[in-house]
Amino acid sequence: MSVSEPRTGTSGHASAGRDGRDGRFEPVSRQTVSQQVRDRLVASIRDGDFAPGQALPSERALCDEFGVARTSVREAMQGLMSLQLVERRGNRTHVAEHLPDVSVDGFDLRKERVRELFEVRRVIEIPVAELAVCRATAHERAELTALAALFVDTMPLEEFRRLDRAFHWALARACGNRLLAEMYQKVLDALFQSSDFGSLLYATPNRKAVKEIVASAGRAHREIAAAVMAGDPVRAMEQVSAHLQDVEDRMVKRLA
Amino acid sequence: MSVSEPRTGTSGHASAGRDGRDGRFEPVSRQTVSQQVRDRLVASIRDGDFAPGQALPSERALCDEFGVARTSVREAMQGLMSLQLVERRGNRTHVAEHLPDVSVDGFDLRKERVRELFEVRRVIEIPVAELAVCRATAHERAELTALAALFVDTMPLEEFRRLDRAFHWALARACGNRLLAEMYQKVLDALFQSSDFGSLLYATPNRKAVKEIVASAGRAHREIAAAVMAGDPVRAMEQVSAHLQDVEDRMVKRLA
DNA sequence: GACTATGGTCAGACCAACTGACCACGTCGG
DNA sequence: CCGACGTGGTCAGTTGGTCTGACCATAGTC
Repeated sequence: MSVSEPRTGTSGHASAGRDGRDGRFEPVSRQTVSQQVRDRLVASIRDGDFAPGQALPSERALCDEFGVARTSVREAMQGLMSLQLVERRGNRTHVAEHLPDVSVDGFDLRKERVRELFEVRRVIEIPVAELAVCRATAHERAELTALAALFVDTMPLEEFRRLDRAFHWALARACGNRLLAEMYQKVLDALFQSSDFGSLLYATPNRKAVKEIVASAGRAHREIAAAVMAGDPVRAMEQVSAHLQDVEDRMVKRLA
Repeated sequence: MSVSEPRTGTSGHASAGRDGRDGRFEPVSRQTVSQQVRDRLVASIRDGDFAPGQALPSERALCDEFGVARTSVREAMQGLMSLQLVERRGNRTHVAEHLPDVSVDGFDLRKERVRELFEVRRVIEIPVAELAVCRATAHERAELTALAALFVDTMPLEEFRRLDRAFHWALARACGNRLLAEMYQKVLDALFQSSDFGSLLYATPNRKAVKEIVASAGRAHREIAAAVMAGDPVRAMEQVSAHLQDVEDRMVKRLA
């Protein structure tokens, strides 16, 4: 297999003996450039930055963006192809139409993880909303409202995902605490990169359920933005809490 | 200069043109092995894992622990010496007695950062305490109590720092949510690695103030452990909140 | 004084990554 | 229809980070 994570750990030498005897230091992590590029591309595709079927930028363009040589981009691309996330079509590389579900985890494990994820979201996002109500600049409030207004019940899934992330990130930025926003983005990354969340949308079989999700989330976002605009922290917290509960319920139901 | 962060970013080639035109992808990060080792050692020293004046493990021992060659450890060590964090004494390498204050930030910036840091701690740590009260296993409760009991008003600063971290980490682990604990540890890392926190203890001029900090924090930890043991979430949250406020006040006062 | 462990230094090898070029093949406009 | 252009595919050569294994000088120990 050319995909089996060639030399990530010790490159065959230090593994001979035992690692550090007592547990003072862990061995340093080693990630090749191509592995980094591959991971970032995987994340981008799972995030929906590139829709299924969409053409990726050319390898040379990606070299510019990542600041790496083409050999590295190509190695990463090989990885994506073996994961069946992308495919060559004629002269271009396209995102696969049907993103394979990479989650091989057990059921309970995944359900448990979703539960944990949303617990963390509640812990962080509700205070974030409260702070945002109190501290957001006029410009940030306007941005949130504008973003919320962009949600349309009939919008394509593609655009919904982009907007969804943009909205939550804008909320995080508006809380006036860079560190907190950073922390929060880490949580969101974990969510958006999870295949479960992606499949909640892309793999949901009937279109009606997807439309329902889009409509419900759009409504919730508008409510949150309104609360921020109105300067009502309690209402904002309630709306966020309800929104999170709604999304979590849908995800758990899908996994059940 | 051998210390000027040689080739971290683009290695001199891609920087010729502009980076990725639109902001789709950031250039990948590049960290050499020696840089990783250096950063980990710096963190360890700032964390107080090695006290000022204490001898470091031998270079060969560090090779084992980090799983790297001695050349890499030596490069890292050169960095530490230029930072004046360590010094050679005879045949051994010792942590410098007087850790230099690397913070070159402005005053307001640092104060603002402390404020943000503790805001995040409050957001995360209070719910963590609540969850820990509700979910901790008997073993975890016992561990917390045992840890808290180890705090003695007259304990050496060195040991206090270790115990302090151990206690808060144990609390995080007891909350029954791996993701949340992970998140929380990130915040703690940011705190313990900040030179301001280190200097709060090591640089505090008179011994009386340090003793007061140790005593106060020890008391707070015992109170928190008692609340967890008693299964009283409200009291636990109050105690944590008070403890955080106390530490933040001391840090801000020092910076003022 | 011999032994041992440590820091200091070096030469050789390996490999990831970059560079720059070339080719074959689609696509698109003239 | 044909040629220019952009794409993916491939390659040889170079650079730089890292590992290996050896050697030396010196400080501490028995």
